[in-house]
Amino acid sequence: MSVNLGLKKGKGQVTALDVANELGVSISTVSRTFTPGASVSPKMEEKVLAAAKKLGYRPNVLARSLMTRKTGLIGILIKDFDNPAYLKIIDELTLAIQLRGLQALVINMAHTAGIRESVDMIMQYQVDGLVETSGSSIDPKLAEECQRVNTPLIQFGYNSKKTQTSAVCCDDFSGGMQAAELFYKMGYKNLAYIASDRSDPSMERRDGFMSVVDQKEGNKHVPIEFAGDWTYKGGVDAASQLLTTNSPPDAIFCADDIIAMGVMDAARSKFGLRVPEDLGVVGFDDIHLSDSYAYSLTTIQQPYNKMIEAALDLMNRMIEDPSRPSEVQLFSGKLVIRESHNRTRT
Amino acid sequence: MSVNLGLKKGKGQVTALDVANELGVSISTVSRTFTPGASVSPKMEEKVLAAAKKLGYRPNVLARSLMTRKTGLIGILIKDFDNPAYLKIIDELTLAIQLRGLQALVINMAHTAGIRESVDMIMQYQVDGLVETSGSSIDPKLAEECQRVNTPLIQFGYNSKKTQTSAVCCDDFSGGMQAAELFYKMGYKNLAYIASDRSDPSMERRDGFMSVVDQKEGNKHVPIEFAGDWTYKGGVDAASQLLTTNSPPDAIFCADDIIAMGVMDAARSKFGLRVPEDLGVVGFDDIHLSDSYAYSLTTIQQPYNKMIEAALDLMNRMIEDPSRPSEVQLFSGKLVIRESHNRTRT
DNA sequence: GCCCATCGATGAACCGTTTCATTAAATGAA
DNA sequence: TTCATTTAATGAAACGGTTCATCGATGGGC
Repeated sequence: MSVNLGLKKGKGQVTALDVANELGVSISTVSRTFTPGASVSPKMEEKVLAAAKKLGYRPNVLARSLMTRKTGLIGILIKDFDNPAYLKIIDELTLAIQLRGLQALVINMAHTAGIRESVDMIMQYQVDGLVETSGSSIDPKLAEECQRVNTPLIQFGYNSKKTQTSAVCCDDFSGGMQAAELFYKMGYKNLAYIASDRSDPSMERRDGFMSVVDQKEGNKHVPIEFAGDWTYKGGVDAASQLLTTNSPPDAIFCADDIIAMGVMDAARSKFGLRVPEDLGVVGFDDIHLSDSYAYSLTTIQQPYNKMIEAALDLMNRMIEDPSRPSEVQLFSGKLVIRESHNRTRT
Repeated sequence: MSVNLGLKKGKGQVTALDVANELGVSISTVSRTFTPGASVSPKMEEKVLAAAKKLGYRPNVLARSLMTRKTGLIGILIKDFDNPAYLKIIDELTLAIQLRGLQALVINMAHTAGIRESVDMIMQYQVDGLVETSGSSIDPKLAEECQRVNTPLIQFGYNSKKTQTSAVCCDDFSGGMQAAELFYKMGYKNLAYIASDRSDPSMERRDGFMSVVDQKEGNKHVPIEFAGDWTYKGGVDAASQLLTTNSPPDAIFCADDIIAMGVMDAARSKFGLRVPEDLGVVGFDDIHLSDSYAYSLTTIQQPYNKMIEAALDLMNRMIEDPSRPSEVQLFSGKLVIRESHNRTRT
């Protein structure tokens, strides 16, 4: 009676063959209609499109990938879901990937099972490329495997000098410099730094910060404390250490915003200090709530949109030419002025 | 000279044929070795595994999916990346998916292009199932399409009474009740609610809240304000409204934590109120920073781990039996006691 | 020594596409 | 009209697997 409108035949789905039969043409003709730049007459194209729509046909990307050797899948590796900074990254990254007609396979590296299994899983899905955002150093096994099977790998927001992998990241050094310069400009005298761990971004930010201190005050001692990780609690603990010494700092630059929030809260709640009057604080990343009344945190914002575009452009080039040498791109962060740095606010 | 250790042949990769040739057996034998439950002798299995390892062979999941009609891909739809609550959901959801041997395709629905294109894209990747976490009502086009192509669709954390789709979510009504009961217990007198929008969870939380108020005080008027969305700023604005009326509330239940934070900050910064002494606040979700010194927010925590397991179990059953009727599962939230509700703290 | 049952490996068909060498048709020029 | 040339559609062979009917070998029971 009525046409079988897209109902699955058997367990299957509507296939190019169904469309071809509907019109009495060959499968190839249908295929070419959905292949940009292939040779097909306008009227035929129209007919195929109409039939496809009528039957509810959609090309099977996975079957296509067998021939084209492109899946359109980009793997995103994330380890540290604790840090709110990653929400923005995932958001913008997935969106940018989709706008390029690709899809994001998000891989949670917190997986307690070994890295080996994770790598296997990822590779089985034939991703066209991998973006590592974990914030920690790339696993050598993974890098090696990518090399072996010719899968582009880009490190996002983190440039390890130890590995050869391509990277797109924020200029941590200059970020650190900006923080120190701002503190001096606002009249703070005793600067300190709270690192997260010994990871490259954390150390790079310190180095930039120190370079300005050295330039202004020779090699004055600057206390450095380690939060241990990129967490609020780490910030609370590190600040507690720093503020109980006999010459506590009056300005603290933090490896990132979430640590900075811990620092501010510790200073206020445990030491009765006012921010920014008694203690200046500058963070890094500009996460959610950095602009809240509670924190109003002056911070260094990473230009994620630019970085993501650059990363995907680079990824494209690497996919086209797998033998391309690795490459590192740096983007400078933007100082976002709020109140936590401003002891002279009116 | 040396064995071709996993180097790609041509542009290709190591394939089952390579392994078969290496051992002089058939492709089927290799295939069966990687198919759990297939009939293969122990010595042969060992030999194949060894050869596979030596050559660096990994089955191509995508090619496999052509025959098995299972891709192992679970699509996760997210619209509202602004809300930090989603970080936890993505984290636990992707992890749980991986632990079941599947992979998560994250689809950002903020895509400005129409829903039509998004649906097309998703379906082209032949996902085994879809989890919608967007927090807003499911698009009818999507639901319809899932129905048509027999793809299980589960709504996570949101139960719309308007659609037929399966859902796994928090018992919003009882959550609202818990908040009201707590306020009464702590001696607050003038309760209010700040909704986000008119979405089901927001309204359901209100209804639960009101049911307790009605029970305790007959039909006393309870002011309700709308934040407009699930944001900090929405909370600030709504609280500002609520607190400038001539009989301002002394306790506010908020549709979620991020709104609650806006409320607390507005109360403190713009009205000079102390929380919890002058104003009690209870939120919903238990996001990052809810346990910070700055907020110490009493809130209702959704049992995400249980909910996620339930959702994936349900998904499994739906995949096995696509004709299964839709189903809704409710999990009650857990009150997390901190300080924002406690005017009598010592 | 013979027959039957069992188990493991094989070969071919198939999954839904693309690609490319052919073929067929249409166009244009002479 | 004829022939050369362009254009469009076709058919078959991939792509990397799974599945299943079939076949051969092995071993046990008598």
